[in-house]
Amino acid sequence: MFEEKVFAVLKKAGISADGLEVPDPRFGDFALPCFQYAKELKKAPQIIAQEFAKKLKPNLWVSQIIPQGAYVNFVLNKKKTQEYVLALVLKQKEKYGTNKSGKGKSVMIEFSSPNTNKPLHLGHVRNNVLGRTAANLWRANGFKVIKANLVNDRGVHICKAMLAYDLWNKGKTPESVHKKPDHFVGDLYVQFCQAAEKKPELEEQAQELLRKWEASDKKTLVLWKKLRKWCMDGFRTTYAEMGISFDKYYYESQIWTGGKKLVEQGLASGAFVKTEDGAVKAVIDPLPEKILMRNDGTCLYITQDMYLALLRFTEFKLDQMVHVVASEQNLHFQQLKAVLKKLGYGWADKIYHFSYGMVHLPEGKMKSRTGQVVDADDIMAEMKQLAADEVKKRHPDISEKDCAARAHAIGLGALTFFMLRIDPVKDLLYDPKESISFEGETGPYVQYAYARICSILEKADTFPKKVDASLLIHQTEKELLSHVAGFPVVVQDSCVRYDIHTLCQYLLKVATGLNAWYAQCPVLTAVHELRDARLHLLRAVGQVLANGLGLLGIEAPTVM
RNA sequence: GGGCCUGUAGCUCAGCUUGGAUAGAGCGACAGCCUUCUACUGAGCGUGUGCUCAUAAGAUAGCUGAAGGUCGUGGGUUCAAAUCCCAUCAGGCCCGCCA
Repeated sequence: MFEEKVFAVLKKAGISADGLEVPDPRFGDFALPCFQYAKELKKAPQIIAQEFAKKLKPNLWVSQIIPQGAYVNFVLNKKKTQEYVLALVLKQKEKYGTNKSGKGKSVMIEFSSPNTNKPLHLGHVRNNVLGRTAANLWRANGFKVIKANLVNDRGVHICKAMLAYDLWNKGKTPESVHKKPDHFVGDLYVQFCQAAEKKPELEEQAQELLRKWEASDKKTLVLWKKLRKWCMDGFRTTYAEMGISFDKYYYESQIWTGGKKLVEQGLASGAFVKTEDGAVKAVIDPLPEKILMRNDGTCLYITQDMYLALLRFTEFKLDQMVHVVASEQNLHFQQLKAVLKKLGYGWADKIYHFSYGMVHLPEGKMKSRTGQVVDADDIMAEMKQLAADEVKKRHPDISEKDCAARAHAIGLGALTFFMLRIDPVKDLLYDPKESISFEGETGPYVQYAYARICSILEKADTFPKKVDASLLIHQTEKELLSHVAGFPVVVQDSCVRYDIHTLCQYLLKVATGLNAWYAQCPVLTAVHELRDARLHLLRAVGQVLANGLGLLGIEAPTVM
């Protein structure tokens, strides 16, 4: 926010610099390392720093310029900057932190992408929260965002659940067995897999059913639609619980044959070649070559993705297409981009695979097939229960309704924050107990900081219009203010670099800063002007926490 | 066999893109603090279930302090390497006419 002020000072003295560092606050607000000039000027960086410091003139914004070793440190005018930041936050409110850099551009974020043969699991939770936050961040940076969900509703795995229904569960419905509908279908799938281990011929039957589906066999389609609806109904409930929504749904059943023309086109132009046995492949050195169409002329997963990409880029004129998909598909997306480029589509470069690692539990790995997955609905219920226990411990007389609302905010907040706070590229160890803790680097810790602020503001009763920000001279409140000032940069960086976890780290820093300040600087009992200034600071910090949590898709309860 | 990713304190993680001032957090364990907002107890007021004051001991959703490190290992580049390059070890993922 204030970097330009320092640049202005440098420019006036005729010193060119590419960038400044943000040093330890003890040294100053910005630092210019002088190593870079040593070669050119043929002097030791320490001496250069001394000379620079003499040449540079402080101004209204930059109050001190101090050489220190090989660095020139700049100290900003606290009164000026603090006043500016406070006023800005209180004026922009929920818009504070956003910018318009993406104005007129649009981006599609595809995430979640469930299969209609089983409920969402823990991995989907990570996917969902990453996708949602990515969408929020792009929007905060001024982009038009389209949240898309690609539903995988066709394929042999779907037929397996259908077969299990037909063979052993005819006539049953989710209602009749009191199950959430997607769980009902998931159980069918597990039942099939277990049976197929003993009777391998079942696999062949599933293939046969898939052929019937592909031939649009009436009875098969009726069954398929029934199971598909159950799954989608179940997903809707889960999404509602998580607070996830989409602007656009794509169904594989509707697009899976669409890529055929693209393959033929590429074959004609020489981009693709035929294999000996009549299939079509793309040679995309240095990546492994990729088969695009079977020798019977049917399409594959990648063919469908090619078609879908074309569909999207023509319909929406996208400036960026983000796929939130697990890291196991890294190669697939590399190949997809390479193949599209081979077809001459320049926009292939705008496809970004937002890859993320697996989620483990302390107890060990989760593996599907046997049904040993951690279910999304179950984990959310567990988190809410843990949160409810904590709430009741502290407010024994709370009403069930209030308790449920708080438990939802805290439990889901804990889950979400824990998943977002780690670099997406890394595998993640999810520990429910640790995540719900009010201490440490957790969602509840941040939420709690916000609740404390609300409590104080509530008690303050009045809110002053004008304040003297220069009264905020305590070390902790100066640091807090500089955190507040840093929010817009964090919003920008975590978006362009897909570093959602840096936003989490930032919010933790703000919450910690708030608590440290809170312990040392009383607000309500401070004398008039100081109290007023601190109330403003409090509201500004609260705004930043609320905005930040909002980006993460986490509720900011006013009481906990 | 080949490709991609990860390896930083007992545990969970930042920092690596763009090399720079003593390698940062959190949990845990250790030692303290309690101030106004969190919690306990008491007194007074109120009776719009809250407010004010005080609090020995103890607690903690808060705070402070100290402890804890061959940055997987070995080499190289550089004035300077957790960061860049090479090799190597360990773990994960991928390499299908599956999705």
